Amino acid sequence: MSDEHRDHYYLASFQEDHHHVIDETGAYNQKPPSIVLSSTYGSQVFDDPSSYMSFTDYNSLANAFGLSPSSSEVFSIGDLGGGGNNNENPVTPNSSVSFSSSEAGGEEDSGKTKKENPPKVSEDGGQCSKKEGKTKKKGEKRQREPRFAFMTKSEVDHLEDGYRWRKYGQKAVKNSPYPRSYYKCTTQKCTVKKRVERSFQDPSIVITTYEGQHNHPIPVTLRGNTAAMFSHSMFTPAPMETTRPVIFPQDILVQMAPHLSNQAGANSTYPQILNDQHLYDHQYHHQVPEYGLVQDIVPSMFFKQEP
DNA sequence: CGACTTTGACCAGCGC
DNA sequence: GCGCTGGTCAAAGTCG
Repeated sequence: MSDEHRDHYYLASFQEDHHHVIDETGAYNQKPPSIVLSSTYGSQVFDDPSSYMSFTDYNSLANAFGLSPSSSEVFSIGDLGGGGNNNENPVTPNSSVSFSSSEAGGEEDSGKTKKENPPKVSEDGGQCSKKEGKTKKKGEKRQREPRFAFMTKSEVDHLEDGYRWRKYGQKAVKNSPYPRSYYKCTTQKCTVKKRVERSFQDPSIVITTYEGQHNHPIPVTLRGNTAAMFSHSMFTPAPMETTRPVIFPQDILVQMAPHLSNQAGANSTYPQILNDQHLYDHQYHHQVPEYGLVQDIVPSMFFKQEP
């Protein structure tokens, strides 16, 4: 936790004041969502991420949302979860979706966060009998993967994102009545993890933190046509005039940290479909009946539909 | 029976 | 050094 709080987060929130993306006729409202950018570094909150983020990072973030870094659509907020902000464009606690990211752990840890402790225990040393292999190798400092946190308004804790996850732990969260769940991607050799917890400030908000990057495509066995839909949305980006783009965590990972995504050929199978596209808002609260299945599976993520 | 969840225990890192 | 906390493991339980 202490590590995490020292991490350097990018945060973007989708404002909720432009919900009606799809009208009764199924046509899209072309108005893109406003995007709120802010970031935290350690306990500090930077209302203007560009003030400390590298140009590249900030551009990546802005570009991920089809914005220029100087766009008037970029606002700043003071805190995750709709905390205080003094901006003229206040972020309500109802912000639909947000995400934040942290840099890769190695870089983070060594430079900015904690003192670099040398390995403590020799790996063959202790009584590792039972718990050996539990935490990688003893004495081997845990390396932190790049992480991205989504804040999603949903009554479902574990949001379907197309991948298969296995829950491997759950812990009570300090100062929160809601537990945090830990998931791993079940695909072999994929080390991506995610944590899911509810905001104690707004219990309707689910905070999903992804760590690492998938090195494989989305499994095809996902509940009926959903897989097809996911793969369609992932692999066949259409012109933005006719199709709403879809955003998934992995897309954002690619977009947000392209400099991090060239490890181990990660994401080589994914086109970077968000370039020069706008993100459009998505529906919450199941307002569009024809999206029932999708919303059932992806309650508050982005999805698209052919017009 | 395999896949998945639950849950208590363990470990590492950090602050005091 | 000690205690707290987050993160992880793995056995047991559950489900389809």
